[in-house]
Amino acid sequence: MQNWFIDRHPVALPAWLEALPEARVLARAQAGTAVGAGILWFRLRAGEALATVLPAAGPAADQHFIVLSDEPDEEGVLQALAAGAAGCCNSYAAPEVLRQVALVVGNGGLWVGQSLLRRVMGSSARILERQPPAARADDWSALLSEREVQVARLVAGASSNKEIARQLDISERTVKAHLTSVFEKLGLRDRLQLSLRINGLTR
Amino acid sequence: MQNWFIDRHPVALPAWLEALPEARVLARAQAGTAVGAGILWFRLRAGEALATVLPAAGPAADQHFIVLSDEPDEEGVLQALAAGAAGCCNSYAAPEVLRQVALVVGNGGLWVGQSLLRRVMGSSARILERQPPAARADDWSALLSEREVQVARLVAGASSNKEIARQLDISERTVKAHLTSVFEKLGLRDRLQLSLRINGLTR
DNA sequence: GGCGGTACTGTACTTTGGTGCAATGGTGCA
DNA sequence: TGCACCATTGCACCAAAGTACAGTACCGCC
Repeated sequence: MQNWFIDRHPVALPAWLEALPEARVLARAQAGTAVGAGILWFRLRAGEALATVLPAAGPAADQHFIVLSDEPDEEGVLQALAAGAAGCCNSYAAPEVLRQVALVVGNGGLWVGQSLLRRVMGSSARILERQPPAARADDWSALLSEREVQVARLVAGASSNKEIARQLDISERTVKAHLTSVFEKLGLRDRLQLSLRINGLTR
Repeated sequence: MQNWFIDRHPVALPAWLEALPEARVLARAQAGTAVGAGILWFRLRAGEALATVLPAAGPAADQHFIVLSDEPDEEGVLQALAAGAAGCCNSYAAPEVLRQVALVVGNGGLWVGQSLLRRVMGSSARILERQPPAARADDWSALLSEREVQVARLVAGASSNKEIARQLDISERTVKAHLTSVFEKLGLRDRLQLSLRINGLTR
């Protein structure tokens, strides 16, 4: 996994290269064109706005963003994550920490650091409370048996009957039986309608 | 890193053990005493309160918590993280996903899954709404011809090939031809995966 | 003029999805 | 002890989805 450090000038802090010697270092001006797949570490210096250091396009499918903040705070972390970053950590973090961040993010995880986590979650929870209760419309699952719900969920994720049978360790015929029952109970025609219903795209 | 699956009864879903054959499986009653260092996967069944499955004490220094939720939703994820969990993923996730989650969490990261992340962030910050819709939402259509896009959109709405043929006034065979081309261009297997992609539920 | 992409269609075929009928066994309830 | 519901499975069957191979036709481009 290639790492790219992107700062105002193409200069890396010593700890960065100690952590990831193979990384390349770019100036922001080059970042639009010269960067390929991998992990992109954007340094956010004190007082800078996030929008000025992140590219407008957002990450490509084969890229992850990490924000290296000189002054990390909870609001900045939320903004970074909202802008598509997979993590946010201190610019002056130790090399071992940076390596760990790279490992986690490279595998699709999030990294916000332990000390920031509590504060971030605290403010997220507060924001959530002000939002409408989200109306968990789970009336579909209420109509189904436990096993039917399991099968339905797997269908909603685009699994085939054969895959579902293997996952639940039952025969394909039984999967079909459950599905027939699900269709009948919910008044649906096939697995695609079921998927839309479960994923909340139809009433 | 030892993994422990903790459910109402000491029974694991097949995918769990396929992902982590070395894991041990415990009932909740045993979880207080029998669990050592490593990653603790707590299954949260539909309708259960988080507090009933997580131990009151919280994780020890050498432990990480993961919540395996039968019905993952944004509020539950936030609650789980606030309660000390390092991640929250679907109980029915594929083995490869579970392995990745274990890797990330074992290295101190967070895991909430990509689709959940979007929703959580959507609740946490409005910033997201200004950003992605054009970027990611339309990249699938960019790869397709005009006719293929028409067919794909109808498929995403759960129309059958016959219905699509009637709507577009072409033969069912032509619908299939377009779809075969769409699957090939987007690297998808069938119409259900296509529907999820178009409806923005998969990357 | 050839080449590649698109649109369209046919025949034939395999695979997957879904139903009907039948059966076994378990659970919970009146 | 029945009855209803659930989970499971087999066999047979039909329909829908999807693929392989082939063919016609239009368009823009070098």
